[in-house]
Amino acid sequence: MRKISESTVRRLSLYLRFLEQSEQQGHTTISSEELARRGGTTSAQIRKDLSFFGSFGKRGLGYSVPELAHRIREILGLERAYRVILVGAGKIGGALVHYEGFRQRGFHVAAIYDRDPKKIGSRRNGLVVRDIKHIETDLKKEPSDIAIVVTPAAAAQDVVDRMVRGGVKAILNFAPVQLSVPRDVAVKTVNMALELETLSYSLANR
Amino acid sequence: MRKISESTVRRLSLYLRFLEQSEQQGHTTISSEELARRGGTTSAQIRKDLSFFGSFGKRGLGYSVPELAHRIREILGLERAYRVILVGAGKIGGALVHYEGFRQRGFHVAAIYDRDPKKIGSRRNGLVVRDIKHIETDLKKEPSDIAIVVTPAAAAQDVVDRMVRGGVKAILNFAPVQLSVPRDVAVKTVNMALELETLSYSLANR
DNA sequence: TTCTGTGAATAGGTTCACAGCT
DNA sequence: AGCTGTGAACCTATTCACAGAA
Repeated sequence: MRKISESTVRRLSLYLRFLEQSEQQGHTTISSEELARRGGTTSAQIRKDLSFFGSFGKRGLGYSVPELAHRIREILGLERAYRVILVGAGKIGGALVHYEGFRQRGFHVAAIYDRDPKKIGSRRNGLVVRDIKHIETDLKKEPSDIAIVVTPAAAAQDVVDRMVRGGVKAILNFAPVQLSVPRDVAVKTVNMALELETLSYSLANR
Repeated sequence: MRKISESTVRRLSLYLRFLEQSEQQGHTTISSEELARRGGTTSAQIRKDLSFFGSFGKRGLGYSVPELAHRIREILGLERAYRVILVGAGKIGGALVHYEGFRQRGFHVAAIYDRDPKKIGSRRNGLVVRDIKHIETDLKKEPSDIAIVVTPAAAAQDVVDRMVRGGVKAILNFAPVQLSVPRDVAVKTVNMALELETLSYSLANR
């Protein structure tokens, strides 16, 4: 398949959200124009994004809401559920175990790890926190494609190495470090302080 | 000033992190090549990014680490501290009040709000959770440029309207909704489920 | 007639390559 | 000699505009 840009993929996720809303509101059909209005983009952008994957609409009519939602779920790989492991049982890790947004989308946190003996054995949302030294062997028994890293920066790379050895293929990283992984592992880093800095930039330069 | 792209601003934040690391390691000077190596980018990219704001290096020598760090902090508006308010005292809100990454960068969470009577009056990191109905009047007394929204999707727009009336000029939004704000207010939305979806896309399309 | 799908045009961002300072 | 600063070349993404299907 032709290389698709990250921005296109992100927009598809957004379109899917709006389609699901439209579906709940009982709409069966939607035009690229209407979808664009909700998503703060343009109709041409939407049609172009979709065109990379096929032609899902009917000329003169628009798109079938449930069908387009289905096709986008297919494209994004959301027709299946994912077993996700989470490393870091601190404040943010503990919060993410409960995060509804993940589960609604089929991402199920199935295990949580930490290095701190005081946390190991305690519970988070019904899950017992396990020692990170078990990550690799646990993964061999119960594989998981996706992992979320919520450790301090200094611990992240070690944890990631263990995961990679265990066969994890995608990592959502909240630790403020540049992780190094084999080329076939996808990493998405979310740096919350950096997001605030872009805001501070916009305050300082107006 | 000429329009600077978001990607340039984000990279500046990254450069700043690497510069601070270099500084701690005792380096006084650094070349764009070396900085590029750490940041996973190219030296040309770095020189181009910096060139939008001035010329901070010495030909044949490189950049003075502390000086360049200072200039980038200036550009990003990080030479001052920010008073930040946080709305949503749920799991994630509660976690973010403690988040060291914010404070290290000069973002101080100074107040936390919620709508839930069971949470109002309780404490998070020493701060008493206040009723969101006070946001506007509180802001009139103690202004704040930046707010973080960690409410459920349905509550976010109302909260944002209050903030905007209170004079907030930049919003970091964790609620999975498209917020509408006046043009002079900057919004940065972080959608964690969407980040996972880009990973699921990369798993599904390999 | 309406609205999609898509080449062509435009805009924007990145990389190249080299002149010029130290 | 070494490394920056930057115009020019290149590449990628978005927007335009219209032919064609319903």
